[in-house]
Amino acid sequence: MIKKISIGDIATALNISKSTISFIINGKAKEKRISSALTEKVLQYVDENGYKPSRLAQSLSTGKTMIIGLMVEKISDYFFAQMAYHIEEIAYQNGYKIFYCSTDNDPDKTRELIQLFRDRNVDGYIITPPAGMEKEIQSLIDEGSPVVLFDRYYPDIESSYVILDNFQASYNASKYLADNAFAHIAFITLESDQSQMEDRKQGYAKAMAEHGLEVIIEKIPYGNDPAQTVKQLVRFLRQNKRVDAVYFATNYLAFSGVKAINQLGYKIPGTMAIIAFDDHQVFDFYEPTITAVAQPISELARQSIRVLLSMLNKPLEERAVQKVIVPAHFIVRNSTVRLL
Amino acid sequence: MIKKISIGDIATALNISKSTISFIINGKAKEKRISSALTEKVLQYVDENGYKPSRLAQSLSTGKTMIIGLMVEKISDYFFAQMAYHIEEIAYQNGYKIFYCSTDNDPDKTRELIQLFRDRNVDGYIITPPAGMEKEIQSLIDEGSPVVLFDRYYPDIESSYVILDNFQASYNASKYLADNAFAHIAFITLESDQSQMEDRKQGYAKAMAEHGLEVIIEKIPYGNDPAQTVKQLVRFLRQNKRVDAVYFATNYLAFSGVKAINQLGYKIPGTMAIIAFDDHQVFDFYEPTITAVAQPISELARQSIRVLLSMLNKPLEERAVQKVIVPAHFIVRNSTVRLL
DNA sequence: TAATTAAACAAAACCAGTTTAGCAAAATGA
DNA sequence: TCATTTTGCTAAACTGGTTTTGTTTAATTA
Repeated sequence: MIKKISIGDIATALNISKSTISFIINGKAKEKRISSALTEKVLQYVDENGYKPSRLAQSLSTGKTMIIGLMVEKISDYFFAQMAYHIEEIAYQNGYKIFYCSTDNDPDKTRELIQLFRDRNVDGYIITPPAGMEKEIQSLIDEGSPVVLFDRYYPDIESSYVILDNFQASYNASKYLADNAFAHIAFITLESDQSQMEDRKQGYAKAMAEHGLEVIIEKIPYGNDPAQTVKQLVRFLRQNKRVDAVYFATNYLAFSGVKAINQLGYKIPGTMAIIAFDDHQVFDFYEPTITAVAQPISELARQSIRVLLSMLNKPLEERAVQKVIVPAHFIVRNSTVRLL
Repeated sequence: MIKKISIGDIATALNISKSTISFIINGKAKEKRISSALTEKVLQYVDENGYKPSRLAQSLSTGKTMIIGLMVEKISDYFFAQMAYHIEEIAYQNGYKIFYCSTDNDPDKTRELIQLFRDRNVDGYIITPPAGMEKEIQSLIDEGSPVVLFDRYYPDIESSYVILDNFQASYNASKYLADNAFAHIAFITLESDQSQMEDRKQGYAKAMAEHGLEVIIEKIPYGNDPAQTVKQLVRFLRQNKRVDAVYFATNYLAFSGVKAINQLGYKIPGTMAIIAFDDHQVFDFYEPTITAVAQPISELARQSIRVLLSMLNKPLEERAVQKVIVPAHFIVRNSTVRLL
């Protein structure tokens, strides 16, 4: 059980003051006119004894923890996990550590987590906010904490955010189906009032309107058990026999959808074309491969952390609200092939 | 920008000493003989002004951060993400926060991360260790830090750990294939000297030996690109035409394997039976559904955090090394059906 | 009634740093 | 040669808590 050595220990050992050591360690030796002889001596001692300043004490006195709080919807979700992964990497390069956690889209849990981050004195926040957190987010901003919303945003709050161009991406995907002569295109989405889900719906609706096609929307309760979802979709497809293409608003809805379609004995492609919003590894190896709207994850991550870092590096007054909208990729695979 | 109120501010406001306030807040009012009148007054003030002690200051003076460092191989991996999720939940219930990160199985990165956790003064560690970290882990233990290894362990180190019974689970899966009259059972694994991979190989080998079957092992380089893996497996299966069952040592190897098998035009089941070690959501919805060895994730998580908490709650001398081995579940699905 | 004990709180040390203000000695300038 | 500036460093205050030790007053006890 080796006790860690403190700045005070060094001061005693070398018979100099703590402040001198602090200056030297923080590279302010010249600025503070410490002789190079003493500077050398201290640095050597530090090196030999493996001294590392206590981050706790540093944080307490500087008020900075060099920690960024990252709140995603669900860290076990591929999309969010990848986001976290990329954000973390860039954060590290800038000396920041990431504290991350899942909101599960639960307002109460989110409130607790925000409080927790606040308690832990994180320097900044990147948040995928559940619906209805406007007040909490606003109060974070009011406190002077740098906040970047991500994946979704609140139209009524003047905050920085980084989101996908959900509307355009969804419009493109829907239009693709319509252009390929699918005539009854259903949109399967969640019962959710999150901004990104609303945008996806609007994109779909616009494409349908432009092509004079019927709007067919089925909503799945949020947080539904996959088996339940399959049942609901089987029922839906039975009652809507004319549907020849299904566009799913999330990738896991597509998973359940594929299962439902298989259960009904429909063929993809052939009887039914499908598109999923938000690409997934599996879409590329499943038979048939599944056409998807892909979110450029690393780009979204890069933008999010870039915006946050730019806020962290500026004093409160100079911080500008930054709103970033990133375009999606549309990946055409076999599930939307028109069989003649 | 509301400035946070400190214990000193309260002391000044109520004209009493900091220590009195500290005692009251920490529920030691009676023990420290603070009058109930004053106790009331302080608690009310605290409540009205929303005072929360600074965790930083608390940590600095108590030496405890109430943070657990959780290092997994890859947080975007379903298995680890779920583990993290469950561990986090129980940790929270016990007042602990989780700091988590991915090692990517990279020894250098892991070293850095351990250093980082150390710097951040985490109270305890749950680690999925890459091969060759014995020295670092040992030095953590020597420092008196509670450490629980998880998913794999070092035979040469006296540390607590929680692992799956890889040997038995792998033996059972292999035996299942042999019992069902598959005659040429290949084992696809990673070039890795991690304990869990070795155990899986041994389990397979034992079952083959007992049934007098040939041991056919193909090793994929660790961290291989999926496309590369598919190529290698196609080559392997071409050269081993008699193989009628493939047992994959990880779920992502199975993904590539399925793709390779499809490319060769083999049918699952029929031409080829497959089993994957480590279940995956997709195995249940893929056609055919895929037989798998399932790790009881929540049980593994529960055990890991339980062991760590029991160490955290005991003084150094009373801490016992705990070694937990959890049995796996074998989930039979369609990929191992014998077609007559 | 004096000595002892208990009650109720305060003071101060401590955790491990950062930062501001300041001081003595040496160097420079008039 | 004396005032001024520069050099090189230190002391002390501060961050916001916890914990040990001290002190005063009131209540018991002998």
